[in-house]
Amino acid sequence: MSHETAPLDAEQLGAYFALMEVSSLLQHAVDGHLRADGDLSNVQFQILARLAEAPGGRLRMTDLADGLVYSRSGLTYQAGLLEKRGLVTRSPAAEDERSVVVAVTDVGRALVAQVLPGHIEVVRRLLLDALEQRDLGALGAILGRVRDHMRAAPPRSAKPRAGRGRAD
Amino acid sequence: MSHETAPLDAEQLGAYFALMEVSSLLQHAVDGHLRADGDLSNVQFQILARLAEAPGGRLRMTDLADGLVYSRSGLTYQAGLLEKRGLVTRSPAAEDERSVVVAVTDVGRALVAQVLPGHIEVVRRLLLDALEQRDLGALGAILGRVRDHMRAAPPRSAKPRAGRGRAD
DNA sequence: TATTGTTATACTCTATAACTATA
DNA sequence: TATAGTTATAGAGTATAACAATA
Repeated sequence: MSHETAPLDAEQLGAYFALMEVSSLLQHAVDGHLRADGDLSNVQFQILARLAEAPGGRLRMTDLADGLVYSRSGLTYQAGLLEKRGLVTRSPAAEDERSVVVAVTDVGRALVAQVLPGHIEVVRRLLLDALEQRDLGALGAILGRVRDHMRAAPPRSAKPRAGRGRAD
Repeated sequence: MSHETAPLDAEQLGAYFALMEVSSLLQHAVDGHLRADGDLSNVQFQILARLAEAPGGRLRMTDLADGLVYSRSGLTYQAGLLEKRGLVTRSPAAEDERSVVVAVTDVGRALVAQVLPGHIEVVRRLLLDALEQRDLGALGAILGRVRDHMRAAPPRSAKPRAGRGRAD
């Protein structure tokens, strides 16, 4: 059909491969340190970090799930683990009895604070130290545009929830 | 202690977060298409793609594992899955009886060819379409430098294999 | 009826350690 | 002894579908 999908040229391939390799290595390193410093998976850290940043340290499950890519059941699972460790609490929302509000505890905040320096150090050592000031600005600007583009263009199967159009 | 790890400034955070979000979204989209188009995980696709590019379509397990980040057992597992599907073969190496040579089959090559257009389309739609020509070059150049930096700086626990220096 | 969240389940992936065989 | 690879095992994480409760 009209889609030729011509092969990518060298420059395109280079940017794509470099992006994936860099992010993969960085992710891997960060994962290792989160696990070592705080026995946290990346997702768990992200949940805690988002809560710590949120006003009042609290968010509804749905808002949390929207921020991450996560499935709802996956989030329930992770929230359960965090709750067991006393890092978050879950309670029904006042305004809407269906909703559950997740809140970071002081212990959770402390763990984030404990883990953050190592996290930052890894990012600095692996990523930031390789960037001159000019590169840093350029990288952020370019990737920011890409991110906006991606967010605007749902990847063709964005919300399986309420799937009212299955061409089956 | 002596590690100050001052917080990252806005520009640094921006670049870091943008990098991780962009790569995560891209990875997710690519994964979905590989699964849908060829029932392949990302790792499996990478294995096949590397083999398809290698001279003779063959590589030793070790060389394959070095390219990916993978543990050896993980690679054995994935290679086993690919072998079951007839996408690769495994046979002892002629020169070194300890080694195993993995080779793509014609079926494997066909599958790569079948999957590649969709893969490219995703990358194009999500990443490349957001980049002007100038940005593309800049992104590739910057990330290339970062990659070189990362490769040069082993992440502090690079090769658990033959660990002859454990400061334990 | 639509939305929010949980549960049950099943599966994929990954890593570790023990093991075999060859150099 | 060191290297190449496999196996057994065990655990973490994820998604799907069925479910209960509220709006």
